[in-house]
Amino acid sequence: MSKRTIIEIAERVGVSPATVSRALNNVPGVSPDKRRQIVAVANELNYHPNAIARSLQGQRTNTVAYVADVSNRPAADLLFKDFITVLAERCARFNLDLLIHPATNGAANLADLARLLRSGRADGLILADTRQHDQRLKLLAEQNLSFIAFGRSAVDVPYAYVDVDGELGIYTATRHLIERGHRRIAFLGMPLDYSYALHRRDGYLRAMREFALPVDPQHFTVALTNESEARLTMERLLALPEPPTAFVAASDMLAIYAMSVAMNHGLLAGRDYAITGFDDLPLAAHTAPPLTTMQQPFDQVCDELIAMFLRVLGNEPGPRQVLLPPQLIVRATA
Amino acid sequence: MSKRTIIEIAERVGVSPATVSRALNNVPGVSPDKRRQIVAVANELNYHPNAIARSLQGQRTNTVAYVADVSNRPAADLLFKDFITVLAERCARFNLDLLIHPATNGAANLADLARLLRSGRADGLILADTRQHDQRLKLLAEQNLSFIAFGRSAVDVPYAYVDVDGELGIYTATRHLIERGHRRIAFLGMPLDYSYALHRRDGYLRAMREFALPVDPQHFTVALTNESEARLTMERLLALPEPPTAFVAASDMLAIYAMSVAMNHGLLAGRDYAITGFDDLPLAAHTAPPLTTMQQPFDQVCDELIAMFLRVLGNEPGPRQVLLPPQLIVRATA
DNA sequence: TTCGGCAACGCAAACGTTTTCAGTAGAATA
DNA sequence: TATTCTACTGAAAACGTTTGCGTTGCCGAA
Repeated sequence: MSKRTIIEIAERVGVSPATVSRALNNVPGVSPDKRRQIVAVANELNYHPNAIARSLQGQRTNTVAYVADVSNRPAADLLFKDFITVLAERCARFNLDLLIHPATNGAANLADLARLLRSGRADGLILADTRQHDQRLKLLAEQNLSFIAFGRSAVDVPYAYVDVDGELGIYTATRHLIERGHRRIAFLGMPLDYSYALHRRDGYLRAMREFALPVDPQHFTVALTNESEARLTMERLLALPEPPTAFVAASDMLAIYAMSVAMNHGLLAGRDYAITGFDDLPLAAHTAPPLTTMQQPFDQVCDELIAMFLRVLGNEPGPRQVLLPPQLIVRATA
Repeated sequence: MSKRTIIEIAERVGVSPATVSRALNNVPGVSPDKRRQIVAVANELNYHPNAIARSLQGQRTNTVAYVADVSNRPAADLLFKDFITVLAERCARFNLDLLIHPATNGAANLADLARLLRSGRADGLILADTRQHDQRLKLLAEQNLSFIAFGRSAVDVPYAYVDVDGELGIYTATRHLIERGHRRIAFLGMPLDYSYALHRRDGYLRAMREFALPVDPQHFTVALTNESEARLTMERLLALPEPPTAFVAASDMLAIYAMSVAMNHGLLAGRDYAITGFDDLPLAAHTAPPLTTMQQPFDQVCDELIAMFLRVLGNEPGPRQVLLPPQLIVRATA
């Protein structure tokens, strides 16, 4: 159980640690046969370079910290698993380690983030679940720390981001309903402090305006945080003298809540009314009936996140804002 | 943009780096007023200790790597998000960083794990998604590396684990159905190379045996990997001359597939047949009708995982095998 | 006055790498 | 033969901490 350091290899082969380092890192300037010897001994000893020591010397940790909001938020992200594993897999491809850092938007946490970076444990951050007035973005930008955001924000500092175009997505969904002949279309929205909630709302408004459809205030809800509120709102909508014939839900979860309430009223989606979701949860294809929704392009998102992260870190040229379009998946509910 | 090292503080205050270190770490042997001065300067400089340097010197990284299987597996773990965020939050409580490491069960990956630990980037591993014959467990145990498993396995080496008692869970669910008067009860199982799949199957068998109910081979399926196969199997079960009156699904997702197929046949869960799930996905409460299921005690699991991880790392006494009972959540389907 | 003890502090090694610089040997050139 | 060049190699510094050990100065006791 010895330490398996570069020094041990050096002693065994009879060269200096410097030469071993060069040999193992494919740095030119070491004779072929010495290199072969060194590699052989390294394999024999099952040697792996100490990443910590390497980081300390090289000022690079090859680690990215993903900061996810663990506070209560709209139950939109069951897809987190898919997302985080895809992201981890992409990181591995670039020899990056992925650190998961829980975060709330609280003040204590702001210091936490700075500490995380200052401590040198990660080269930079990927900040998810951005809000409209996200203090974290501001703080990080002001302190000139390396980070990118997954999602946009309204703060007045420049920062790099990747985002899914929720405005376009909900616009597309709404338009899909309009083209199917619906006129009384309700919007089931989310609290607007989350940026994506705001954009999704805007997509609904744009589609309605474009087709000169009035936005009935009674059909327009934007604060469904949890299940009970969603159910209450849906009950209210269905009790209207002229209830909507279609619903644009800002997330699959909201759509599922709504369908559940409608089912209690004997209403079946796709037959008695239309509804669309957003996210394309793994479950969306298996609701009864299967849900028409906007699919988030998570593979692309992860690719872009990593690519942009590396650009920002290396101060390389290239886009600093990337917006990816979601895709309409037509199933049975609309 | 200077480096904010302990040395800079030392120079500013006019002491040696050693004293600064002691002062900041609350090590005795530094006079109260010097300590005060040092802390003041540290705050003023917004100093945070370099975790890398600290790790290198202390041989402790305070990092735990969570190894999750990213290969295709039964779509059981939408709950991953909840799980991983809870785990991250628990880690933070103990000042541990959480590293997510993607893994398949392939041979290339075995070396990968060893490298991860040898590289000193993490103090130890938490291995999830264990299989019956998990080569990773064997390799890690043989090489005497620090790790614990989330889930059990059949390998013949000792290792520490935390697991949810799936046998007890499915036993409880099956018994629940039996007590409601069902006799022809089908089991919708999963591929048996995953350990938890095996245990869940055993729970079904125990309950049936205990009540002297014959296990009809036609009612007993244990290889539903994906949606299409699940649907096919369900079609077959429903087409039997004497179809089951109740179904024990080994996961919520399987139950949802089954309910979807039954719905196509005009059959409503809770009215025309009974069904139970396992996991208690966030969605289980919102299926139509809401799903009776076994709830995984994830908060406890995370607590136990972290506690055990620290025990193993510190070679401290305490249990090395922890089995947590899931809880029956009775809703509308059974 | 001398000595022991204790608190406060600094020196320097150590953790395992990478990298700069200088040096050596041998070959090639003049 | 003397000189320059090239290819290879080693010594040592550096990355930012922590910590064992030695030193200093002070106080109280003998």
